[in-house]
Amino acid sequence: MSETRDRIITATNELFRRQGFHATGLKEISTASGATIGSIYHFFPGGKERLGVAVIESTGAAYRELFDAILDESPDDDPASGFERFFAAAADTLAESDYIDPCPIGTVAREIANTSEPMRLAADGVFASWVDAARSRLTSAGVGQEDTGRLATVFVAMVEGSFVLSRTSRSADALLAAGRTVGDLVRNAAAANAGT
Amino acid sequence: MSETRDRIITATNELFRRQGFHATGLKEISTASGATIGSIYHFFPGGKERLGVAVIESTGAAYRELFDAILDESPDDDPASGFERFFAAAADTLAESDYIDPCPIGTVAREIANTSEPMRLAADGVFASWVDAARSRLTSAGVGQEDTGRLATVFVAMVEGSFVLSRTSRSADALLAAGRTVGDLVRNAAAANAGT
DNA sequence: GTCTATAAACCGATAGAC
DNA sequence: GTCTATCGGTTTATAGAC
Repeated sequence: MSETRDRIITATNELFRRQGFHATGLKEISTASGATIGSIYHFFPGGKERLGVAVIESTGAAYRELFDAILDESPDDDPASGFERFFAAAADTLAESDYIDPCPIGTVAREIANTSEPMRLAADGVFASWVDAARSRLTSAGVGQEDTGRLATVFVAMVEGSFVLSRTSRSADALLAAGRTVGDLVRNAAAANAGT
Repeated sequence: MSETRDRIITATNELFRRQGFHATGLKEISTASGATIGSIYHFFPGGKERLGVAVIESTGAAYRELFDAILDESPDDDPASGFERFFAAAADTLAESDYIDPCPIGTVAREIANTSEPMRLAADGVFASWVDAARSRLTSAGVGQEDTGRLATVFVAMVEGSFVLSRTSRSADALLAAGRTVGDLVRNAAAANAGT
């Protein structure tokens, strides 16, 4: 689409990752993206809130693709290791980026869940799509239908939760602990179902 | 201690829960607490950052006490159910409060992890103390020493992660899924160790 | 589509009277 | 310990030229 629009979204994404929604000003976005305030309002007539929705949706889609890409690399007989590698990849990204949040959605969601219904709905849609992506992988992995919904939700909660801990402690420990636990959970659920 | 100081901390805590750190102005805190801006700076000479540290520490201690209180109600032969009830209690609080964040620390931590070292360290200390509290309960529950650290970290990550999901979706589902999973994890780890 | 100027409100912080 | 006035800078948003 528009190059300027893309630059605005990319710059805003990075600023949200580092400092969240309310600490990021339009002036700052203008400088970082090389687009003027006028251009921002041209592409996002609803202002900062509308821009926030666009950032949430774009980042949400990108992460869903990344998840699928990582899971695709797993051998068919061991999809649980794909879940584990997702956490390991996040841990690498985090350390390489000076512990900037790998993903702005959780931060922004907590900032605006009670104050902006459009952004809250956008974040809710993204989380639901991630749960969905995880659920189909769990089904392929042989996990019983009665467990896929819960485990998929737990997976997304673990991603968000261990991001907070690892970022705050500036250590990959929480992400790796979460990865190992989720891997075990998936393996055990698949084995339990196979044994039935 | 000082009544005014307490009122400032309580009011700030509630505002942070609803909208986070950067969206909350000192003027708003002044109005909500009934203390003037001058009084805020009298008690917190470091300004908003210092007040943020105090809120994080005070809330962190309160939640640790709540965790211990809930776990104390568990029968000795089933401490895993205490972990599960902690999530159920959080789910009740969330629904009763119109899905305001039960705890401001995760939100604030993500907002300031890269921009305020004093607040980041305060949040890190709180998370570490929660992991510690969980670890001693896991040890009492008979979980092997090689698993207590990882499971305690996973517990705190699950609390933070399912808060985000439940708040964003305005539904208790994620918290309850997390609670059941953590309960199972604790039970299985204790059983595995007993069988060794 | 881009850019500048500007409005009106608010920000955190400080000084100093009481 | 409380309160008010104020500083300099920022905020989101808009109007209108180009």
